Amino acid sequence: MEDVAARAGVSRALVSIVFRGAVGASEGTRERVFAAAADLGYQPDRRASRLGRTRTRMLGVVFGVGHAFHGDLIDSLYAAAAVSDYEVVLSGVTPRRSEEEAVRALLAERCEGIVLVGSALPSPALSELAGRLPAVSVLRDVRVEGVDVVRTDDAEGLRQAVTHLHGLGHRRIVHADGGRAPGAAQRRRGYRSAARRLGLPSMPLLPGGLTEEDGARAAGALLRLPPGEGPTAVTAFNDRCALGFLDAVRRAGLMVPEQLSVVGFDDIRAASYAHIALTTIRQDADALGRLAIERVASRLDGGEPPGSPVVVAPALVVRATTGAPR
Amino acid sequence: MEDVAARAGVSRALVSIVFRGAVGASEGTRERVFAAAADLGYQPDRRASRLGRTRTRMLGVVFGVGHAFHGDLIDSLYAAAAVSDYEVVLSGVTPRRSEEEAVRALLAERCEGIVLVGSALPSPALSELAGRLPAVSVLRDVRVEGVDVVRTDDAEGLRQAVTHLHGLGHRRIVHADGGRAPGAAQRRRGYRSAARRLGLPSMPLLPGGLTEEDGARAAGALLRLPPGEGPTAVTAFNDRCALGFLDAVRRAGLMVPEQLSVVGFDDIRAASYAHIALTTIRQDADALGRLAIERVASRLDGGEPPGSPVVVAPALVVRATTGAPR
DNA sequence: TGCTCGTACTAGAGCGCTCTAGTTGAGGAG
DNA sequence: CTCCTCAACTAGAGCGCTCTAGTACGAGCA
Repeated sequence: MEDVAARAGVSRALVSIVFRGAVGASEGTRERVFAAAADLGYQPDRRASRLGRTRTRMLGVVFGVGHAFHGDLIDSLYAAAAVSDYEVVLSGVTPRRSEEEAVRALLAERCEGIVLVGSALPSPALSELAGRLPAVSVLRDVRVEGVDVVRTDDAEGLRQAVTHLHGLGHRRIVHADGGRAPGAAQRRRGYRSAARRLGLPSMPLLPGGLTEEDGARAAGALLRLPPGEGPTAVTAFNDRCALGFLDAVRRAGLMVPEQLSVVGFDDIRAASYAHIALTTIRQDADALGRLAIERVASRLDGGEPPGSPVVVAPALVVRATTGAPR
Repeated sequence: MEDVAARAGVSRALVSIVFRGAVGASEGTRERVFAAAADLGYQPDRRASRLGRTRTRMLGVVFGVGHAFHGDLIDSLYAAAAVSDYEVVLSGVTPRRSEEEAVRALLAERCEGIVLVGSALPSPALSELAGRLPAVSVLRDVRVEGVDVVRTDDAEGLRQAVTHLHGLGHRRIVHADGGRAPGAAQRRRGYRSAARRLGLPSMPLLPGGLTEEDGARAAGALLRLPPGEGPTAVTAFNDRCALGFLDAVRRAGLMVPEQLSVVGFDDIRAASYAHIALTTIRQDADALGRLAIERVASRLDGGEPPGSPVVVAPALVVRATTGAPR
């Protein structure tokens, strides 16, 4: 920086002003500074700049690496943070790196706020975290003082799925459950409330889960049901579960959607592939990311207190895995 | 830090020594410092510590968020970096965030080395990057001066796949190609060399790609072949391609492996799911990550020059999608 | 007793920026 | 012509650490 200043014939402070894009430098000087920097291959050091500043303007994001939907969310978070002039720092959770560790790393970096994607952190840990900085949980609905929540209206999503199936003429609709996964309880609830409201017969849940394998297991349970007792339609906890389910029932000889209709949840990219064409409930990754950043930014910049959960509406996407019952 | 020092009755320098785990502090003092820090909720600021240090010991990792196999690699990179006492800084590539941008962010953080996972950077950019810091490309084989390469022996993987199928009695084996994806050219080459060596008839490539959708498209091409001209076995560019392919041919009524055998590449988690049970060529994510870190660490710590490509052996994993031809 | 040596500890100068509190000088008002 | 204003620029004190070059002191030795 010293060198750049010397070469441009100005003080170090001026170089700082120019690179921050702050007011107080003439157009000519700006150009000279940039030219000098280019000649010298100078690039400001972010670490030092953050140290000198009162605010770091860094937002930590904890996410599961390799999770397709988390990827969609990260894309949106990067974009939204740039708009509010914040910087995103990623900290991944992997089989060998716990969420606690991921959070600790972000704290040591002095992030100002933290976004937890699909967090599995226990309430006490969340509560302690929220006491240190603005925290927002995306996807998972937590009821912890100080923790903001941005999530999809999971219950409403399942209501849409059930209503769609009901509209096609289905009456025996079953839900492949997500167990303890984020959103699973709400989806279960949405399924039940819609079934009740529409006067559908109550059916036991199928044991499902987050992955394709869980979906295949749910299919196995369905196939073991006595003939005549089986459902004509299934709502799966999520798309991956639906995909595994579909694969398994088709291989068992069932025709979809002729003999069985299937609805997923998330609308991951694979759901829209032509050969899959899964009818599903779309989660708006873009809105979720944007709202998460807005929430933490407004607490940081506007001093707003944590608010009530922000709920994003899901949308039914009808493709080729649902149809009228035979 | 000042406060902690005061509370423990020592100087700031001592606190630094204790937290760095450096020599020069008595056991009693260590305890007092830690106790004081705990009372005050003090945690050292990484940014400042890195600034003060000559070395930042930070390694940047550029990866595609949401890519399952990249996730496996990240896990391994985190673990390996910890062993060499390096810190991993993630920078994700998403639809809206280019690889160039991801790299730029890492440079501004003053990373000492950079690991590019499945990079698509053009050679000039790679070359310039390598001029600034030790860089290693994982998965993609680049021939750029100064850029280290750690990759799987893709050609050997396909040779194993073809040999396996040949051993089962297949003669008409076709390859669903990966186009310009990292490793695709080598896999094509491995397929061809094995076919030639085993005296198999030459068959045109199927247009495949990285995703399930590409695999389904390849299946469409195969199904359009005149009866009798079709292959009895297919090697897919990767697992996702194989999965899409499988789904499509099965829905067209083909039995796998009775009428058609399929081999994937990568061994992503889904390949091992019971209902999928894909025979595939496993890439050793753990070894790839470890070797990538070793490479950059040895250049940084040992001053070693960039070396020749490190090639990791793949392994055939036989599951249920391959069998003797009808 | 005086000397060296090693351990435990401290002072203070950086690291590469930011930012406050200036200084300078040109232009406009009175 | 003086005074004020404002834009353009500078000096220098931080930010929270690390690290070098010390100091203090007790133990061991001749």
